[in-house]
Amino acid sequence: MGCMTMSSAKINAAIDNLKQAGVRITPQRHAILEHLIQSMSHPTADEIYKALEGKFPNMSVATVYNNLRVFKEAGLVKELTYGDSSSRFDCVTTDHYHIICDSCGKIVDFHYPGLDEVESLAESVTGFDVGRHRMEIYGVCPDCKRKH
Amino acid sequence: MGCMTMSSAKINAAIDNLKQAGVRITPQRHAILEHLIQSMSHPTADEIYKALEGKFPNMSVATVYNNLRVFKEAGLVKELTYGDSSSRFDCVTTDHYHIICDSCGKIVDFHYPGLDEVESLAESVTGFDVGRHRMEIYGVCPDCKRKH
DNA sequence: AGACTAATTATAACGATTATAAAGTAAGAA
DNA sequence: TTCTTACTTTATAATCGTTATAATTAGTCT
Repeated sequence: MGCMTMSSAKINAAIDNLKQAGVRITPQRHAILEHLIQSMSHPTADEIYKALEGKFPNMSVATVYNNLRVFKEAGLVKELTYGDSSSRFDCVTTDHYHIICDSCGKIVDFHYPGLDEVESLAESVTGFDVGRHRMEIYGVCPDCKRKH
Repeated sequence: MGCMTMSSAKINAAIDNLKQAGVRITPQRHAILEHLIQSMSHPTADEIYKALEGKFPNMSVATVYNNLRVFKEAGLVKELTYGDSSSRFDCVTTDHYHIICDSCGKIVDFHYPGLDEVESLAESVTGFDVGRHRMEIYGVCPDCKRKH
């Protein structure tokens, strides 16, 4: 089973999901979704826009933003907001955290068993109803370490 | 020992810190620092700007941004970047996390014993040299719960 | 006081994102 | 099929937070 096949399956699942939510699958939407699923990175809206301008020379940035919002609302995509200027977008598959390189900006997925106890402690201490949490870890990636 | 006294002590400590780093204490810097320390919230640059325009009618927004950067570089202030449009600024006292109300945006400090094991697991799994991490918890605050 | 450096101000520029309006495209009913 | 309607894309302008620039002001040092 090659990579292509796995991506295709994911894309088809995502498209079925959208269709059931009553969202039309336009060529632009298909391409944005495909790019998000196939690229292992966590691209910005502008990176998606530039990656697809070969295939869609007339596509507007607004289309990218609009459809990322559509995908977010359908629960297919998460928006990642770090300190830097622009948001990154990540296909929702399984829950995971991110570790980010301070030197080159690379983002790597990383799994960690649930921090439920943090949430429950927060609930009891603050009186909030806790819904979710986010965590990022920062450091220097192996590639950047080597370059020193 | 009143609140005023504690705030004053913190401000004096911060000012000593800056002086030792060779930073001049201008009236604007004093006021921005004072506002950051005394306000229990985590204000945006614009909120600070507006809060001080009574005292400093001619102060420029650039002054607020410049000095927040100076304070950050001195290690006195942390910049908090959440999903929303503008950064918030937090006086560094002791390490803590934040819990944020999804409904009204209120930010409450909350302590939790170190998640060192997350950092070390991340190191061994990804090969990064880990330096730090951030975590935020999201939910609905008691005030907003009551209003339903 | 005079000279040098740093800080503030006013303003313009920038970049990411969103809003608007016009034109295009698909889907369903007659 | 054709009409109608709603949705989508496009091009463009607007918005907003933040940063850069240049001129002015204020401190500091001798």
